[in-house]
Amino acid sequence: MPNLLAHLNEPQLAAVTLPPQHALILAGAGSGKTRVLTTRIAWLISTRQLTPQGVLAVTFTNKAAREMHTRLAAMLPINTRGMWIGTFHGLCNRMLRAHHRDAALPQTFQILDSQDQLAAIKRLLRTLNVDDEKFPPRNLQYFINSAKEEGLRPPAVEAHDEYSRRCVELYAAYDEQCQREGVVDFSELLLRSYELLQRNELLREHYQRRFTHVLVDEFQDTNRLQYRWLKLLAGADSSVFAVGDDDQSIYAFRGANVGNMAAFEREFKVANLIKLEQNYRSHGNILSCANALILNNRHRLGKNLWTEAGEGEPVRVYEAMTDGQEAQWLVEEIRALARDGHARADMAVLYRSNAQSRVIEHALFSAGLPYRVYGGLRFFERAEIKHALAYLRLMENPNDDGAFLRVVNFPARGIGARSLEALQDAAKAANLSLFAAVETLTGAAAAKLGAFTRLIEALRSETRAMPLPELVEHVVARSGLLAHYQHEKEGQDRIENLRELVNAAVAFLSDEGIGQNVPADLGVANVAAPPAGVQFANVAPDIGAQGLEGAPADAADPVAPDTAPELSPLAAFLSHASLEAGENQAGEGDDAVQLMTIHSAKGLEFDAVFVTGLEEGLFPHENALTQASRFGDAASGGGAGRQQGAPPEQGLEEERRLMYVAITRARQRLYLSFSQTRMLHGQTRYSLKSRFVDELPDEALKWLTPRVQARGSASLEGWGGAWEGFGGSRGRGAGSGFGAGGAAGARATYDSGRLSGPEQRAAARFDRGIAYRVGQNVAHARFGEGVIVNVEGSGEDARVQVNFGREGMKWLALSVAKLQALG
DNA sequence: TCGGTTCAGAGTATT
DNA sequence: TCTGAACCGA
Repeated sequence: MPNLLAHLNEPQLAAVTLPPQHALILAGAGSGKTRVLTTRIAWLISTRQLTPQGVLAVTFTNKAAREMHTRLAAMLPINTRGMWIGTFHGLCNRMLRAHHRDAALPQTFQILDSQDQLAAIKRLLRTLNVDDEKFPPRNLQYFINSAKEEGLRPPAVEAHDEYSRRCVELYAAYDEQCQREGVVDFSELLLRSYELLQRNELLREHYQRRFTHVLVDEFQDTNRLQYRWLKLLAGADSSVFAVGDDDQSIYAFRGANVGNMAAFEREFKVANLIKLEQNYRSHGNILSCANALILNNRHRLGKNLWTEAGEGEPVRVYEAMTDGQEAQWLVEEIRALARDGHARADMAVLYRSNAQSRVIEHALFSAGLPYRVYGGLRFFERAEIKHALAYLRLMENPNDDGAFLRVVNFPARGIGARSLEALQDAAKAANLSLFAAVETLTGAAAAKLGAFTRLIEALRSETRAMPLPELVEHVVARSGLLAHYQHEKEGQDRIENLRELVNAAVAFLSDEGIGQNVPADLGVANVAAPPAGVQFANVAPDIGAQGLEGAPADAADPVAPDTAPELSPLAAFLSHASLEAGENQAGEGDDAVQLMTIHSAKGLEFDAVFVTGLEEGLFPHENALTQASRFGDAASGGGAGRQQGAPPEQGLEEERRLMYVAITRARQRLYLSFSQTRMLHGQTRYSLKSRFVDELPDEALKWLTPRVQARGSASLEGWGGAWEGFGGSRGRGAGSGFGAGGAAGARATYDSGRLSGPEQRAAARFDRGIAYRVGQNVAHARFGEGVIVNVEGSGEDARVQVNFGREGMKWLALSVAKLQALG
């Protein structure tokens, strides 16, 4: 244990060792948030306050979930497989597979990614003969997802005009279609799981008893439904440990609700608010820029980053005349850094929008500098992969009309639009899936369609005994996909990807369970047994190491999972493919400059960071300034919109937080650049420098180009001015007041309390039956409940250090203090 | 069924 | 300016 806690700073230690109470950890950028979260879990387990089964730890991305698994496995001698650590979607998937009957789903339900969902909506509109000009599929998709994320089923969506009433009808029709086909979209995973828990009291209580500790990463990014889901899962005896940073909330546009932080504090009566403000990433000048900038936001919980590292280098600012020149300057600077020994992979070029990467890529490419662009198509989103997956899905679930339509005529089998139309009519009339309706047809079309369904059935029987990778390989070949691409001129890459799919299957098998795709809930039995002698004090007796989920299924028991123990490897692989889109580009191994949007940079860090395009209208983006209208076009009518009536400054504040995120990515060197002109939408646009540049402290900046006076005057005046003589630098590169004192922050205090008078001595005898040990929960008359984090001395001199949460850390002499042992 | 033309739209994005 | 989607003709 001591080594677990070693090297934690005071607030970190306080957070990690909090007694089992709700807590909100305000974790600034680079403050060791993930470390605190994982160490907290490790500490609770190793002090026997918690078993691996009692943990529910939830993140947003697979990457973060993997990171948590890895770190935890490094700290504890346990197998983290089977633990409930994963993404919201991954965990909901797991719950729905385990209780699929209760959730009214087939065990092998397929998951629609956004692409699939959009295709399903388009298909729906076609079936219903709905004018897709009037009801653009994208808007409908947004409408449906927004409603689901508000927890609203069609009947609950308010519609006060004809248009929104129609949207609601289409929403209902879409849900029916999904149900018929046995498919579930991303928001449905959440909502279905939420409703399952809400409806089934026994199940809910089971999970509530089981998850004594609920830990949430990136809490500021949770949407309303996710928050409600957490509230349902946290029972009376659960402690919720939420870690987040309101200053890094940059996803309101996709439904994130920062308000959840304040709501959590209020609704859970959070007594422990701990701020992690010591930054281990960036030098002082960088942090002073971040701090000064974010101070301009009014709606904050409040936080100030500090570092023990020195001021470091000044933040460099560059003004270009054109976007092309800005890119050229980047190239020079990157070359210079590389000459100084910096790895290119440790440099990142950030921009507000993807379109900006063009110019930069062009310049890097011409200069022969290797680079890697984030974003774009990910592995499992590629067309050829989706085709292969469609075959596999159809084998698992013939009702999946989306998959059917995707590959029924790919590769071409002479099945044209007319045949399909006939098939769709027949299916609709008989209320059958397309696959099943094939049998009802007659004629020439029927023969070809029949050949297709027989192919699928043949694939199913041929591969029955095959291991997954072989199965995938077989299907890729037998379906004709491979041959199709072999005949295509530019099919080589696609063939390569299809081979890679086989490798993905191999990899999936080898680390199955590391992600959130453990079949059903049955990995629990694989969890290494806890150290001998561990009692499951905080865990309901029916959930020991074997776990309820490890027990044989019993349909009569409403809490028991109702699936057979194993989801087929194929079905598990398919959910993996939907839930984890995979890498977006090859070449990761190269020493390449990293190009990405600021959004994708969140959570990453680099030695040198270039934040480019700091221009009004671009960053802050004009759409964010004129906001409001953007939200709730389709959805507003239904009351399902996001951010309704958001005041205009909210858009600006989110942009500013984005800038804050950008700045705090840099470890040593930060460059800010902007251009007087920029090619945008085919037109040259004259830009003013971003207000964000003006919000930074002069003394932390070093101008690489002559600085133009007041805000806004940057643009045209400098234009044409021959200021080749660079190097006019203003910044003396120094701020003061960093590093040293500022450990403002954690509320916890660390006095060594000798609080009791001699008269209490008599009462101080501790129940000898229970030894004082680290992790022991105790109660104190004055300080309330706490947990022992340290024991020192013995006999009369024995002292214990107790973390009382809000009341802080105290050293208490056992001979004096009245302490009562708790469960 | 494919390939070329035309036209609209152009912010950020995970699952 | 560039891209992606839809559409039409061979």
